[in-house]
Amino acid sequence: MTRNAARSRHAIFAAAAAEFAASGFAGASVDRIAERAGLNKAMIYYHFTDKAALYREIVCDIFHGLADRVDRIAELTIAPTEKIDAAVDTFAAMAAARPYFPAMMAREIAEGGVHLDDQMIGALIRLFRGVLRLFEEGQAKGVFRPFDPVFMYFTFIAPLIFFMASRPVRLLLQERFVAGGEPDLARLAASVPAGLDAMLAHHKTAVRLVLAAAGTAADRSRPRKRPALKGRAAKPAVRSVAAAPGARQSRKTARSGDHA
Amino acid sequence: MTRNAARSRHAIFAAAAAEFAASGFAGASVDRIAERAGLNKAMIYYHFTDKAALYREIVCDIFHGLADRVDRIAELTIAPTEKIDAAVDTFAAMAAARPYFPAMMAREIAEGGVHLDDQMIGALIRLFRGVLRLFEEGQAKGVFRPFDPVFMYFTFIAPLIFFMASRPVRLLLQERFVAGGEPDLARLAASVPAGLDAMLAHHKTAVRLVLAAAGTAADRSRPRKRPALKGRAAKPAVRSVAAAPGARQSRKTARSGDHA
DNA sequence: GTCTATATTTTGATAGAC
DNA sequence: GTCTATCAAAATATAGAC
Repeated sequence: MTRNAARSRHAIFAAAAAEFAASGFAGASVDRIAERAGLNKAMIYYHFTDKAALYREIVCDIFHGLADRVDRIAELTIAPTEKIDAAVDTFAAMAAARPYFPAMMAREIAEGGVHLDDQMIGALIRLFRGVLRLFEEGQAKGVFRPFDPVFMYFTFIAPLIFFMASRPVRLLLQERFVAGGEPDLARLAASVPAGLDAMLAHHKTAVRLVLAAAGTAADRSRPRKRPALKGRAAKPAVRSVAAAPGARQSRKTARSGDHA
Repeated sequence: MTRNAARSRHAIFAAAAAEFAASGFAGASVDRIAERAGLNKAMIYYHFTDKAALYREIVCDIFHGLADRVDRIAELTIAPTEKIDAAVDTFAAMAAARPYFPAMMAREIAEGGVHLDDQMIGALIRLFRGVLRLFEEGQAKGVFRPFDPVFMYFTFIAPLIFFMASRPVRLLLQERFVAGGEPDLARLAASVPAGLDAMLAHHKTAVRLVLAAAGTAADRSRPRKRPALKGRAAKPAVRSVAAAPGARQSRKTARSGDHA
């Protein structure tokens, strides 16, 4: 394959991912994908078998990408709690690298897996097993409570996916109600531009509290800062709420940006 | 409107909800909705303006239904933690009454709110404010930690929605891997038939741990049992994992059924 | 490899009989 | 209120020129 062909293929892949994330599988139009890619519709059928195959390739790429990263984290020689923090960051990094990922994952859940072939199921299982491994290691070492790792899987990933996927809705609400001057909703609006980093901090604290074995005093240990997604220093978006009891944080002081 | 007309309207509403949940707005076919309802396609346009109006009515009904229930909980004279437990149960009750609700909510998030008109936004805000009120009451009384209620909103609802909406996928995986005899995945499979009640117990414990102010010893208090969704006694699906440290529960002992 | 042009099916929505 | 029949637009996918 020539360099130009590879570029075309990639353009289609990127355009399709954006279109699928925005409109779902059925809602995505092959015409619009071609338009987004700046190519002709026939090129899509030259580079990919059909719409479904294109969709499957994108979903598989997401699942395997996440599973790769989680597996790498599992093999690090750091404490179980640190691995959980790293996993939170890796989901955020995935969303930064592939902005379509949260919406597509939320859709795939709702879709009931009607597009899942054997390969996709394999990738999904890889991710699932990888995350479960992180929980079970912590339990084996006695630093995590006894809980059902399957349920904890949902406790862990769902708020992340939901928050990241809901960005467009949050933007919409901000738009409507900041103008309308509804004070109660400035809070929701404020979660948009500065939201992601603050949400990651919140989620790390929350997961820590849920995981920690009694006596571990998880609520007194702050999540450690990790390298930011794109090399930029991970400035703490907010002071850890767990570390500042009684002092309600002002959301307006959060400064670091949400992902694009 | 005659009794028969009302029945037709309701049949269309129910059929559309199932179709939208399964296939999304764009994926839902008006022909298939009519087929599911056992009526002709033209009836849909007689009883409703168009496909979008039908969709909006269903989503609005969900949001207002949830907001109604949450508002009612807020006015009870019980402890903040009890209200949170009640809210968990009310989401489950909503899913039992309207099985399409979790999938549609997951889709609506991913959809970016493209179908949201003013009325739907109003309903969404009502639900949002209602849940936030529960958090803020607990914080005001000093029994909840200082956290950002907006982020906690996601911590609270996302695992519930995700777990309930993922039922078809979990069934699919069960089907494929129980036959294949993969022992690691029996665990995921096991979460299906007996999953919901056990997940609710897990989630109540998790949320309690995240909410509790330091010194409240939330991990020693078990969530109180509440009346089950359909009048049937709420037999505890599993012993509270938080109350039995060290004794890893057997998921196979859970007996109560998942919702239909 | 990339395009234009087109075949075929399905879609949302309506007209009009009863 | 409920149906049959149908329109016009949009959908996926392909054929064939270059």
